[in-house]
Parts: sequence; C-alpha cells; structure tokens
Amino acid sequence: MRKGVLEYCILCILARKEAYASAIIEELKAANMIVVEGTLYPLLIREKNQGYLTYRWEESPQGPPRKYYVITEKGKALLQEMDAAWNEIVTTIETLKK
Amino acid sequence: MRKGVLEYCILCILARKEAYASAIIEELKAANMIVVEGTLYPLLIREKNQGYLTYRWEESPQGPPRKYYVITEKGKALLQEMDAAWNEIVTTIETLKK
DNA sequence: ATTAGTACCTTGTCTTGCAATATATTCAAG
DNA sequence: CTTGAATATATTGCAAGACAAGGTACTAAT
Repeated sequence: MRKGVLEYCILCILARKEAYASAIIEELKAANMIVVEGTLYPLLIREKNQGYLTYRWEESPQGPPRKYYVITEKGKALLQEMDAAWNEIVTTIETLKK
Repeated sequence: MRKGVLEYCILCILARKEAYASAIIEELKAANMIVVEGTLYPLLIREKNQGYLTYRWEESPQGPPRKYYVITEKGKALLQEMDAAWNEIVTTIETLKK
C-alpha cells in the first residue's frame, strides 16, 4: 500500500536537506518505510529527468563518491501539490472510516 | 499517489455494508476519490478470487441485476492489517514532515 | 593482490491503474 | 415491436511503478 507514497517521501526528505541514495534509504528505514535500491535509483533518475531534482557529486570520506540529490524549484512546487493530494487522501480515508 | 490506497478504501466501504460496483464508485466519488470502472472491476474480481470478498446477485428496481459484494472473514482480517499499515504510513509521513 | 565495505546502476518480472471498448438487461417512446 | 436511453458488468491492451537479482566501480586495509 506504500506504493505511490514513496515519491512523496523522497521529496519530503530532500526538501529538508540534500542527500545521497544510501542516506535516503537509511532515513526512510528510520521512519519505518523499507525501500530497496532497485526501487530508489530508478525513481531518483526519473525525478531528475523531469526536472524535480538535480544532483552534484561529492567525495566520500570512505568509499566511492556520492551523488547528492537536491530538490529544484519545480520539485518544491510538486511537493506542494503532493502535500495537498496527501491531505485529501487522509481526509478520504477518515470519511470512509466514520 | 492514490495508488495502493484504493484496495483499502474498497474494503473500508464493504466492511460497513455490502454494495455493488457502481455504488462503490459513487461512494468513493463522494469521498473525493475518483475511480473508473476499468480499475474497479478487475480489483473486485481479484479480491474475490483471493477470498477477501464474495458476492450475490440481486435484482435491480431498474436495469440489469446487480452484483453485491460482501466482505468475508478473511477480508476483515486483511482490513485489520491494512488499518495497521495505513496508520504506519501516516506516522511515517508525519515523522518526515517534522 | 585480495578482500571488505560503500555506493551507484540495470534488467526482467509482476502488479496495478486506466482508457477504450464490449456486452447485457430493463423500460419507455415512437 | 423495435429503437434508444439508462444502468450494470466485464475485458483488452497499454503504461507506470516496485522490487529481486545481479552487475559495476571506487577506496582502504590486510
């Protein structure tokens, strides 16, 4: 059921601070949402291709360089839309539960 | 983003009272969730095949007979799981939003 | 050199949402 | 008595997304 909410979660995370894929996975896990790399990488690439995200390379203190993703203005606009959509869904469920 | 939540909505509706497809669509529309027939029928059939729903025919006061879907015990159990999953997702979003 | 750890990426499969279209029943109007 | 409108159910074909599995590449320590 988490399907579709994932994209929203990613934008929420990146709206607060830029991050690289493995860090995003960790943060989601801490928030109780399990995501694997095979899901996340294509998603990030899609978002980047659509102009919602951009990225820059940064050296890692240990291991290969990291790809830090950054949310764009367009991405912030999308996030606002998704905030609204999310609230609507929550309201819908509440309505059906009453 | 509504993806995946749909199944949950259907079970919520049918947990309260049995209903036929067109009525479910109307109820969802009233709760602000647009669903079309090509989405709902396959979903209902899947649920039935997995034993979460069953149905019975009933004459309509006007038009062709209606297929009233009824939630099963197994369906109620699934609904409980989905309640838990849904609450978890809501909590996750709240965590990420803080 | 080899291994372990970290990180990025791709391929193939399955599920799901939807547009478009088809089929069937009832009833009323011509 | 057939045509059309309204109500219902159902299928097909396409596209998007989630994920398991597998692959590539860089760094540092042994």
